[in-house]
Amino acid sequence: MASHELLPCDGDGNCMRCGKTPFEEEKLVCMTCVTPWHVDCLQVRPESMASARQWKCPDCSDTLVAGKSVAPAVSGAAGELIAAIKAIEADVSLSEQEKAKRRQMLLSGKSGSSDNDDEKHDEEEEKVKDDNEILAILGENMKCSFCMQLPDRPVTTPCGHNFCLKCFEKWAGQGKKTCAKCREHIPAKMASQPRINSSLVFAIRMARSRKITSVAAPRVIHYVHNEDLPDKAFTTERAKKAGKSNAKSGRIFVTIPKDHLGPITAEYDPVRKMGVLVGDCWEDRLACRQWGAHFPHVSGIAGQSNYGAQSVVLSGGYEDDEDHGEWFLYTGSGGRDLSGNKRTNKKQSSDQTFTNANQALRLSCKKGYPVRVIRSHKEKRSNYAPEEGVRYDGIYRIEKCWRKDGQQGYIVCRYLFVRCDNSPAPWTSDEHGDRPRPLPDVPEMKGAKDLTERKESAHWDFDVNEGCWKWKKPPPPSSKVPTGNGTRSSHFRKDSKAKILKEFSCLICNKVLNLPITTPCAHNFCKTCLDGAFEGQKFVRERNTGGRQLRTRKNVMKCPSCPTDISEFLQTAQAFTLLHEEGSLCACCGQCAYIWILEGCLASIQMGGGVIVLFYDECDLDINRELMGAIESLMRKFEDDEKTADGGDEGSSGTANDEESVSEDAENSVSDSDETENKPVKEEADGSGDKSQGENGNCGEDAAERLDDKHKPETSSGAKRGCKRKNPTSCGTVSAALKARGRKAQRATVDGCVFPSSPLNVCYDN
DNA sequence: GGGCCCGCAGGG
DNA sequence: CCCTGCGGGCCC
Repeated sequence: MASHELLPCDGDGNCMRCGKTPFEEEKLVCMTCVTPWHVDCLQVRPESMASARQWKCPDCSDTLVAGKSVAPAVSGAAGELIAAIKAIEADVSLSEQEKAKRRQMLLSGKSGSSDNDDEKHDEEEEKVKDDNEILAILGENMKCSFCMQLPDRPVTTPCGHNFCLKCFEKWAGQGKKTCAKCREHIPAKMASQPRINSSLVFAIRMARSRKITSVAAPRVIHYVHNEDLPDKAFTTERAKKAGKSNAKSGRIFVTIPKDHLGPITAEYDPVRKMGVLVGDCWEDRLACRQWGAHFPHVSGIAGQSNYGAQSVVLSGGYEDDEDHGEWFLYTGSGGRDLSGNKRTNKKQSSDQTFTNANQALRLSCKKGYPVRVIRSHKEKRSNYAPEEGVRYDGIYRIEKCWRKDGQQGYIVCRYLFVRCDNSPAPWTSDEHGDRPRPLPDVPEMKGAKDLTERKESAHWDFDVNEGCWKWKKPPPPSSKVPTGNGTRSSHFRKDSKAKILKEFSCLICNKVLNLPITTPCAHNFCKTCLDGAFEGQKFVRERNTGGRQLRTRKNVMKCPSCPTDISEFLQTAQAFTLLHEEGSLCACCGQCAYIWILEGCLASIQMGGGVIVLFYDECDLDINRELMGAIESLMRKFEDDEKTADGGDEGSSGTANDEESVSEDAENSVSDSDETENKPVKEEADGSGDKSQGENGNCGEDAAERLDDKHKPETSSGAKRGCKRKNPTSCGTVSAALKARGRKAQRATVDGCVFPSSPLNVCYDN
């Protein structure tokens, strides 16, 4: 950790450790690699002018003895390093193991002092041996071109070459803009903000675990896709704008109480039965919220001033933040002007105090509570942030907190977070979790105001006997009810239910919309009601007068709620209301080998006709899926609320009235679904998702995918209309969707993450 | 990419 | 009920 802090000046002459631009006389140039270093930031400074001239930087001073006699092939530090490595390779007096060890020491910046420590020596040797074997497994291209070892915190250039983060930073820090291996140009973004290549981390970790114990399951980074799950964020009636900017969060999948401290273990996860794992990724904050990792949608700190803090998000909201992976400095909230209906504001306008969320963090510091940490792609200055979305990085503890003058001139609260999780961090190729580590040297802590540190022993601490982090003292009792799995954070009350149901009622039958259709004049009807209203009517009127055929005349068909002529709309819609009693052909395009029953099939089954509507999943144009999704969500909410109120009894069957017929049937369908659990996923993984053999496929994730088409411009209605009407036999969306399925199937296999099918995803065999 | 907007969610 | 908030979508 200490070596991590020793950094030279970058290409612009700024010290990479303190960020300042030292004057020339404050710089020291390494005689070996010619890298400038900021004298003030060195741990050991030369004692005389003479020694300053002979000075070697921390990276060159340890083990470069062998390299001195070799002429560097490449200029700069990397050149020197490569030369040094070549020298090691050429040294016939060294065994392969010793060579590997020297190479590693060369780059890791570790001092030779560990040579005295036999145990460490052996460990080191063992690791090098392991790594060499892993390199043999993974191939030579995997290794860092600087240190010739498996990259530590690997970063990958666009040209596909891998380096240790530190090696790369050093190279880029000297203004090098080409790949050290192939001289390909390195984009400025990569040079200034290299990000850890998590796939490579995974590959190395997997190879390691496979090598060390062939049975050990590799740690998998799980990407959690909420579109595969039953409920997601949705736009409320109140919100003017669609999309997630003003959306209501979807269902909470875990059962932790809102103030739950520490990891979310499998017992709280009825959906995946895995809990939230280090490396779990989500598309955005709302999805992250659904898994309980961090509940607040906007706020960066989750916590209560008299209880402690549950979680924080690093997303670049405060420029004082400083991320070193295993530890980071976090800034408190507040001190900003949020007038004018703002939710955030980059400009500080007053001092922060230890109140509210900041006090919650301070309390967690004092007690040694575990804090869940989320990193967001929006944190652009951190090497450890994910490229996209948000990621759960595990448990940290706040070791110290204080206040200091922030970069904007106002006082900010500061927190030193240090990682203490039993799983390895997403950026390290280590297989084991954290061990207690010495606190990093944080210069700003000296002379800081209101310095707070833990006086008592920590609640969350390392158990030496068990070799893991755990609650050494019981966590504080929760004051909240468990979330998820029924109970909701929603403020829905019984009295608002009737109002909401009315909003979603069919203007013909006055019941809750079933397969809702929205007319061009914006009136909502059940599909069946609308069909019924115009049953037997023709779209055109034949006119025959005494043998002479006149031009047919269009029939005017008024909307049941207003005078608008909706005949054209109906004509289009009717083309899609063909019912197939059974079979494997799409009712729309007639030839798609792949057929899934759309969400509405749940409702159509209870329509009682024994008829199932079959549509290729892109062809069900006329159903207002947005509306249907919202209704589904609401219904589930009501059901769950009622279940909770009734003590989990299936009370709705006894109390059902006309208004709730849809929800009741939906619930029945839910229980049906359990029987088909996992079947879709299995089939996909088998590769039976090939269009040639698809019969009435089990749709797995696809129903949810259909619900989500709002966010998928490529499945625009234009494309779907093309499929339906103009060119039904060469349904372009088929191949696209099949491709999508293929991708999904692959992804499901690769990630090894299998979700049980959700109510909406259920498919019924005919 | 920056600024603005604004529903949601949670704390107090 | 009011205040706060390390979002996300959209417009410029």
